[in-house]
Amino acid sequence: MVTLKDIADRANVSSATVSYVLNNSAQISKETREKVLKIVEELDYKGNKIAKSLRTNKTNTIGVIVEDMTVFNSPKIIDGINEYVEQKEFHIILSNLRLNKKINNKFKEIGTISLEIEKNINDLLGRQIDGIIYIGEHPRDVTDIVGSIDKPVVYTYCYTSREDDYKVNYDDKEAAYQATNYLIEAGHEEIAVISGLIDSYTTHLRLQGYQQALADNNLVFNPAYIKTGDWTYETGYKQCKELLTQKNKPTAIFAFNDLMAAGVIEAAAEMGIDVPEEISVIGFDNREFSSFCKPKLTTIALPLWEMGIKSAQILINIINEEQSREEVKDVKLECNLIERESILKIN
Amino acid sequence: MVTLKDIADRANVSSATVSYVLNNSAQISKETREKVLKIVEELDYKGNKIAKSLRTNKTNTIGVIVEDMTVFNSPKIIDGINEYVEQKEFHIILSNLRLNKKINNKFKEIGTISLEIEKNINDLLGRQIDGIIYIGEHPRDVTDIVGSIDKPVVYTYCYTSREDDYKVNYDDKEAAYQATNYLIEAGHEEIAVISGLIDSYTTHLRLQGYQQALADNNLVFNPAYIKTGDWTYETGYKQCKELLTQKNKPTAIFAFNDLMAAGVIEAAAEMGIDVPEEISVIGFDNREFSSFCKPKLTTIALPLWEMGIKSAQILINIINEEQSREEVKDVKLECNLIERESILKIN
DNA sequence: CTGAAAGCGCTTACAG
DNA sequence: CTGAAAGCGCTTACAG
Repeated sequence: MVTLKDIADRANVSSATVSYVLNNSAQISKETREKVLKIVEELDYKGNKIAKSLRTNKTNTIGVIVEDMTVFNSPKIIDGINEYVEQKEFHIILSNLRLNKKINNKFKEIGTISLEIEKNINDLLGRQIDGIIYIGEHPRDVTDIVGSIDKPVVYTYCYTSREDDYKVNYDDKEAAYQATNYLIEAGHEEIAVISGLIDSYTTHLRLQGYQQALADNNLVFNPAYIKTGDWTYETGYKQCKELLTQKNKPTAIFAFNDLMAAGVIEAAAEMGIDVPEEISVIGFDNREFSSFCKPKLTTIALPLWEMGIKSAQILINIINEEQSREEVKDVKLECNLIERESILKIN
Repeated sequence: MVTLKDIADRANVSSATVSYVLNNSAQISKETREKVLKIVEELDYKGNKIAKSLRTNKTNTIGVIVEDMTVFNSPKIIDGINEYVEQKEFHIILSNLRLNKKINNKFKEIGTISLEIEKNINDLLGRQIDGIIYIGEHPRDVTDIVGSIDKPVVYTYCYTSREDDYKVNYDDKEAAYQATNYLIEAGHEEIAVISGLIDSYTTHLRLQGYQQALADNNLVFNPAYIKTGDWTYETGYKQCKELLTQKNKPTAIFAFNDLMAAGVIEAAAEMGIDVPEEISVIGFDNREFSSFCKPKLTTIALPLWEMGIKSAQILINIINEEQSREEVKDVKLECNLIERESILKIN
């Protein structure tokens, strides 16, 4: 391995000088500069970031903790982080908690692996990362999962109850408003909802958006149209059957995720009810499969990639102490409605 | 930040001693050991891996270069890598080339970004990673993309022409054999293929598997049943229409990926031809959407996660110079046929 | 414009 | 069983 000293010896200068030219950190005569650079080239000097980090106490590396890599949102968020981080010459150390395999959505059991998580974070800290981005598996409260550490952390696709924490998410309420409003504009007035789990913050926010849209359009809120799902295909299927057999049938169903929307489509098909001719459906998430449903599902796309970008931007700003240090600690990015084939325009 | 020296001072021992107890690298009296450990605990000492790495010339970190994070195969492979690496106390630095965005599958243009890739690898090397896993975007030749470096690298989901390189992939020929054979056992004799691009190695291998299965079952190979696709939904759709309008209609179609299989299903539906009653179809990849197709697509699942595990295992064995150093340099893992609803058993 | 020297936080032969 | 000391490859005040 070729070192600074090797370059210095060959160039008959001190290693300080070599360091200066490599970092542009002092006035160096054009002559020596060129001599040094030439030898750097010749010897294919790559430098040792480890040594540099030890000295400067900065690694230009951030830790990315992802609750589960195999969940649909994770890759796109990470891709966004990568994009931003690369242009800032940062690297990421990826730590994948694999919660799905370990506790399979039983978040009450998260205690059982909290030691593992703590070890994980300590490992990262031991590697002297400059900061952390924590990517949740779904938008839930992760307060205290990362203990209090002396490095900046930004949370994305999840939230904490500490106001001081940086969080970047999408705007759930606004998105649900948008979805509902789209249905209304298409002429629907009997709009049912198959929500997520009732104790979920997401469900709560989306219900708010839904009701707000109804209110803003002078439509009455009918509790009989609200069915509770648990985010799975099966509850979408089941609740759709309920909805389509009750006396006041809705003309449209807003399923709070694509999985449940797929269940809705299946249930309708089985009942011989045509989507979208007889019942319209809109999903949420814009999962890949949504465009393979039959009919192709109209849905809400999440700004995953943008969340990655934004998280990285905030974190690196803090690390580099740039003046544009983000003031808003709770960023909410906008979702996008993707028009496909599952909604009938009746006006 | 609390250092070794801090511990040493508090415990009235040398930092050597602290290091010895922390690493179990010398005989230390039970007494001092316990004293040291207690103070480590008290001060919540985390250690500095950077300093350790500089000294030991080993980072316990591998670089994972992924051609594109957002491609379906990547997350699962990475998840597998994580799984293995974690238990060996290694970390990964993730480098995402984002080829999709940069050259959008025009691999002939890879030259335009080869400098970027080189910079990427040099960055990784500068960070003193102990080895590299290179994850291709699809199984293609990546010889010379990573230049010759003095760290071990294992290639997965891609291959090189150097015999000496470590590669781990799935067994394409065997998988195609399995798919074809499954169709034959279901009673099909007129089995068409919609292949991938004809200059692809993958296509080549799968065609071999297909022909082998035919031969082993004394079925004649009919070139009229071989249609060339380009891996997209559109060619699946188009070639299916061809196949179902030509005079000798097949009873089954083997599409070389799920995307094309989805196109097949769509084309058949449009022509009023029932899947699987009138035409059976099998895909390849087991993409998430394949179970949302109508009918649910029978397909071949790739051992992605296992490829990640295996790659990590080989690499770390090399790094740790374990005696079980992998002898086979070209690992091929088995695929799995996933039975769903798109194939009719006619016997 | 350039160099000598200290030091970042560890590990490890060596000596006792 | 334990410590003094060197050294990993850099950067950076300081001096000249």
